[in-house]
Amino acid sequence: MPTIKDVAERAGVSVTTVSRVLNNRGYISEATRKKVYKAMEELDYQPNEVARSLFRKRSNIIGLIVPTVAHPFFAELTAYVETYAYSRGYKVLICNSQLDASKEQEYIWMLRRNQVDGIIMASHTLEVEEYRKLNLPVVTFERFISSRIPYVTSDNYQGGKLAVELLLARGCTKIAHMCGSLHLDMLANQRHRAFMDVAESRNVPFFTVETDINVFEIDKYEQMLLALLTEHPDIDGLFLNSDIMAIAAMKVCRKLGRRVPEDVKIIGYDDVSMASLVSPQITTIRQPLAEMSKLSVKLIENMVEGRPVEVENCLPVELVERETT
Amino acid sequence: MPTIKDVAERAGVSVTTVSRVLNNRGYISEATRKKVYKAMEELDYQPNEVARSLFRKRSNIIGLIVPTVAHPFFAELTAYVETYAYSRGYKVLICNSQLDASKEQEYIWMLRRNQVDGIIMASHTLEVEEYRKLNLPVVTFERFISSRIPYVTSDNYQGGKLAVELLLARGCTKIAHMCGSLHLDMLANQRHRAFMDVAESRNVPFFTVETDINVFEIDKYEQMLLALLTEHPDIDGLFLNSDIMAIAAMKVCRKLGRRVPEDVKIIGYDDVSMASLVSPQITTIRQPLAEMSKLSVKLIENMVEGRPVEVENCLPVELVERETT
DNA sequence: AGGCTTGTGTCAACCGGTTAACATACCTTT
DNA sequence: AAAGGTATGTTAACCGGTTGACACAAGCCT
Repeated sequence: MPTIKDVAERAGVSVTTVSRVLNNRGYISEATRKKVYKAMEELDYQPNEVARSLFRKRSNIIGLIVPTVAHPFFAELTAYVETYAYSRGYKVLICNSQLDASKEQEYIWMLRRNQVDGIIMASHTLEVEEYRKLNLPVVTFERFISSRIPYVTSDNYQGGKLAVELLLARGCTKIAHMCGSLHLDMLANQRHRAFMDVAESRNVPFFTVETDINVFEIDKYEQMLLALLTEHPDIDGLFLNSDIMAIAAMKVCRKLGRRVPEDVKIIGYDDVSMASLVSPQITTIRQPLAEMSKLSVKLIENMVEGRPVEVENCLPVELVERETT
Repeated sequence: MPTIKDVAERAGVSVTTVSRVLNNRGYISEATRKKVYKAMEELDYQPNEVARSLFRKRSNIIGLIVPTVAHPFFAELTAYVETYAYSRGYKVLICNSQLDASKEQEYIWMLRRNQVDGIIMASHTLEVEEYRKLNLPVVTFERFISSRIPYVTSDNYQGGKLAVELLLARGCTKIAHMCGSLHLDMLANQRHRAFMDVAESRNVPFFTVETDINVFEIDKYEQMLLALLTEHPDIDGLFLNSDIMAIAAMKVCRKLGRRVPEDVKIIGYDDVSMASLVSPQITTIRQPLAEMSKLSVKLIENMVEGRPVEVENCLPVELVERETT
C-alpha cells in the first residue's frame, strides 16, 4: 500500500507538503496541489485512517450494541444509525450482545480498546459503575441508566395509552398486554403502566404476560399466547410490545380459529416494515425510529465535540391503525 | 486513558517488560507478571488497538457490505457474520450500500483507508477492475466476480428445481417465478434457469416477473404480483426469490380472495425467521445462512493468514415444506 | 530599502505500542 | 572457573501520518 512518502517522492515534494495538501493547511500553490493530487491518483493512494486515528486520538467509529441485529426492530435501527452516522463521517462497528451481560461487557471493552468515539447502547444495561468508568460518550436507546448518560426514547406511556384506548374504543372488554420482564427497569415498562392505568380507570379486566428477559424466541411468544388465550378464551384485545409479538399473536389466533380483528383485536408496537407487509396488516404504535436513530448519532457527535446535550431525549409516538383493529 | 507507560510506572518496571507481559514474549518471572497485571487492573488499562493495528498492519476488522441490514435476510446474515467473526477475534464494520454503485465504491474506499483485514461483499458488484486494485481479501456472497475472488453461495439451481418440482407435485398447472433482474449476472439467476428447465420439460406454462434491481420496496412487489395474478387468474403456483416476496404474495392473494395454499401455492426462498413466524407458515428453500456466514469469515481469515482458499464455495439448500404448499 | 506575505523544505517530536539488539546481573550446571 | 540460561533494563527504530517551529527564497507594497 502506497504511503505518504511514496506520494511525496512521486510528486517531487516533501512529506510535509503532501500533508499540507491532504489537510488543506498552510500555504500551498495551485501547481503543487495539482501535482500532489496527480501523484495520489497515479499511486492509488488513500491515507491510512489508523495512523490518523492514533495521532488525532479519534477513530470516527461508533460502536452500536444491539441484542441481535437479526431482530427486525434492531435491524432497522442499525440501518438508520449506520446510514446517518456514515453521512456524518462515522463508521459503525456492529455488536450483537444476545442480551448476555458478560458478552455486553466484552463488547464494551473491545470498543474501548478500539478507541471508538462513542457507543450507542441498545442492549441490556450493565451496572451504572461500568458506564461511569468508560470515560467515553455513551447514548442509550430506550434505557435509563443514570442522570449523566443521555438516552433516546419515545413516549412509552402515551404509546400504551393510545393502544389501550383504541382497543376499548373498538369494543374490547377483556384485554391483555404482552411485554418484557417488568423487573428490569426499562422505559418500555411505562407502556404497561399506561395499559394498567387506562384499563383500571375504565374497569376493564386485564392480564399481563411477561416474556423472559433473555428470550427472543418466537416459539416462546407463541406458547405463552396460546396458554393465555386458551385459559381466557374471552380475551378480545391484545396489546403487544413489538410487531413481532403481534405477528406471533396473529398466528396463535389463527391456530385457535379466532379471527383477527373480528374475534381478537391486536395492536403491536414499533411499526417495523413487517407490520404493513403481513396480512392482515398490523395496527401498531409507531416509534419514530429514523428520528431516534439520527438523534442518537447526533448526541454522540455533540458529546464528542464537547457540546452540551440533554439527558432525556423523548420523541412522540403515533398510532397507526391498520387491519388488526 | 492510561497508557503502557503509566502501567510501567505503576508496576515499577520498564515499558518493554510490560510489553513482554502483554504479548507473553521473552523471559518473565511470575512475580513480575503479577505485578504488571495488578498495575493494569488498578489503572483500568486496556491496550490501544489502534496503535497495535498501526504497528502490526492488521486491524482485525472485517467490512461487511450489504444492500440494507433492514432487510430480514441481510439482518440475519449480519448477525451470523458478526457473531462468528467476533468469536474469531474480528470486529465488523457494517455498511449499507442501498444498492447504489457509487455508495458501494465509497464504502470500499473507506474500508480500505481503515485498513480492514477483509471485505465480505453481499451487495451489488462493481467492475472487476475495482476489486483487483483493492489488494485486500474479498469474499462475495451469492455473487461471482472473477475466478480470483472467492465466493460463498448455495446450490441455486437445486433450489429452483426443488421449488418447481414441489409446485408440480402439488398439482400446480400454471406457475410464475418472481426474481431479481436477470440482466444482472447473479448466481441466483440459476434458480430461474432451473424454474424454466423443469417447467419446460414438463410442458407447464410459466411466467417470470423480474423486480427492478434497485428496488427493495415491498409495495413494488405487491403491485407486480397484483398485476400478474389479475392478468393471469389461473396461475396456481408461485415461486419467489425471497421469503419477503412470498409474504407479499400471500398478502396479494388474500386481497384477491385467493386462498393459500388451496387456490395458490407459494414457495419462498432463504428461510429467514419470518418464514415460520407468519401464518400460514411459508414453504421455502432454506439457504444455510449460518454456515454460509461462518464460511465467509473463515475464507477471509484464511486469506489474511495466507492460506489457500477455494474460489467456489457452494453449500446445499434444503426444501422446508410448511403451510403454503 | 524594509517589512510582509506566499510558498516550500527541514527537522524533530508525537500519537501508543512493538520489538530487536545488546547490556547487566544472577543462578545453575558442567 | 566457565558456559549457558533466566530475568530485566536501555536504546533506538518503526508502523503512517500530523504538525509546530524555523529557515530560506521570491514577490509585492509602502
